[in-house]
Amino acid sequence: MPRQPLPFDPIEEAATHWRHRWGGVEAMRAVTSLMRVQQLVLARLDELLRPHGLTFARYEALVLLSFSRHGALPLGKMGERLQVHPTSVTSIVNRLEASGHVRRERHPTDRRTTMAALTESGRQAAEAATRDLVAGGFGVDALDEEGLREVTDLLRPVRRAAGDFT
Amino acid sequence: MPRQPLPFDPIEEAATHWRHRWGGVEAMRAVTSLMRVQQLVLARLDELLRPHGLTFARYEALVLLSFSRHGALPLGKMGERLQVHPTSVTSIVNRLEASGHVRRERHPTDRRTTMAALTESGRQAAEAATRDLVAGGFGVDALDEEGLREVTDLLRPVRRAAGDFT
DNA sequence: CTTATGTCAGGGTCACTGAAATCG
DNA sequence: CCGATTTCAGTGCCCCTGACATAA
Repeated sequence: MPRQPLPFDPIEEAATHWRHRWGGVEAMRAVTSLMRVQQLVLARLDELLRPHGLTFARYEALVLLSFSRHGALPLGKMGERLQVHPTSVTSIVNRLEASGHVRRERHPTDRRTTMAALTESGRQAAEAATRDLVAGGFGVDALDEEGLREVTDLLRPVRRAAGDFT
Repeated sequence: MPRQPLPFDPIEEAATHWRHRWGGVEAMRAVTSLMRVQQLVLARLDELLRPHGLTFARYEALVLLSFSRHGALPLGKMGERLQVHPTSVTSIVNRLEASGHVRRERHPTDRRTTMAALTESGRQAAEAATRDLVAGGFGVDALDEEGLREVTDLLRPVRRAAGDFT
């Protein structure tokens, strides 16, 4: 299943063809790299999370809740912070609830809104999963601390330009 | 749907919580950034490709074929170069064939293997789609040429470590 | 009344597993 | 017989649209 390494970098190979015909080579190289690395990292994260019965999306939800003041948030707030579609929040909370990691509770004042509340099981799952992710270097142990910081800093303008934050 | 920008960077916000409890903050920031930017860029690419009836995966397949010597490749070779699962290649070629952008042909000597051959329609679609992608800056026009190069170079070790190439 | 919140139904893409058929 | 190549059936995940009920 782990495919045999190619004797050349396929993105550089594509770039030489590309240059002859089209513009924007640097953007094409960067975007193709981004897509491929995201795929590799996500596969590794899912592998590390599988023993915990979590996907990365569900793990992110657990961590968000564990960071919140009372371990509970309205579903809408979660979608806003996790940048996922409202219907995806419903689905994610459904699965977490089925695993017993989260409980749906009523909002104290606004009866429209549902709160997702972390259970003890959910808190433990977040802790255990995080230990494994950190131990596994988040799938990016090919980079050192300096490289990781550069990646974060380089990509920040893209998030800002897309309107994620001001 | 374009959500209101947050008054703070949500990843930095998460990092401060994270630091108090767990290690590997830099990896967590980098990976979260990577995931979010990939999501943003892919959404933009799909938007640019939608008028052409293409997804990014199908577009990549068309470009690969247009770079090949005879505009045709065995499906297995395509999966190897595009780094996608064999069954996904079948699916992608199915859709491209339904759109008339690709034709299935027999391999001249090995009767097990199927070739995907670019049609004239497919060649035109690749050209037109590429024009739009380049004009749209591939969704990363927030970065200059130097920044794009740095992204590509920074991420290369991750691809190599995962065994993409030697 | 208008707006906000969450849910459900349904469709689309893609990844993967497991099995099968074909052929070298 | 073994291995390579492709395909199919089925599952899971996540995204999105549209519609709806409920309540501010």
